[in-house]
Amino acid sequence: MSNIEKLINNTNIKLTTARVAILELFTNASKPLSYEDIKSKLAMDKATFYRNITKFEEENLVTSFESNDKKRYFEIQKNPHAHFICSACSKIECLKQQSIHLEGYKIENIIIKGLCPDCNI
Amino acid sequence: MSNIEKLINNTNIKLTTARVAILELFTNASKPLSYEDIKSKLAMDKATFYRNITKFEEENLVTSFESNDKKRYFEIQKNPHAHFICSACSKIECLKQQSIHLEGYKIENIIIKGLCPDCNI
DNA sequence: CTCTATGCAAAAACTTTGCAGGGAT
DNA sequence: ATCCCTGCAAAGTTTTTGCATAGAG
Repeated sequence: MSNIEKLINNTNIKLTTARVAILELFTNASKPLSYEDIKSKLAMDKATFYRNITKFEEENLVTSFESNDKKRYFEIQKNPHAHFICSACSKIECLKQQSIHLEGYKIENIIIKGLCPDCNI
Repeated sequence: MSNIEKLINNTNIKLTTARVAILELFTNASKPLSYEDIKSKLAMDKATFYRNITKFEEENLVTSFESNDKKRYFEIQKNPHAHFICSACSKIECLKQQSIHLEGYKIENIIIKGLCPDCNI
């Protein structure tokens, strides 16, 4: 059984080919992916994609955030790190985890908006 | 001339009653507001609101971010600070500016997602 | 066999655009 | 007088839901 299959079997949701396919894409991606990124690579209905994403988030396998291009971006919940979104070019970069501690809170994701070096001129 | 009127006159956009009304609401608000928050208080068409928001962001009077309730939230660009969005209850809190420095970047906004103390049980 | 997942189509929610009329300088 | 702004209606985009069929355990 592959690592991804184990990941799913450790949850309360069923192991299906659609779910394995989504998690494989996320595992191999170097950055967060939107549904638009996914649909070119996976012949899967959007309803299936979004319903599975909801399940993944409930099971804490995946995190997401909204970018300023109005899309949600998803990624595997491992090696938590911060994200930079450029408000000029909408590029998304992964940053090393910024050490933020908030007493009593559980931090799942950090999104920093601003101008990337290319646009900050 | 009020402070808000001066603010607008320092930009390249015209001083209109709609624009003053929006900025007054943001000035008096203790937290970021969505269009839904605005429309109950302002008899203004959504097209006007969104077109003005676009201008405000171009003029750096206003910043925005997307929450996990699928709405954009807006606020006056002053006293920059971070925001916490609870992924369980969607509550938005303003936090004191977290000291993040990224060489070469311009940081405009920081959004931290996770569980607030009420939901982190 | 039973319960959950999937695909299709339609709906929902938020935001943007076209166009004609109104307001600011 | 000119150019920008506004409201209304319609369209656009992303995400969600209903329902019948297919698939997993």
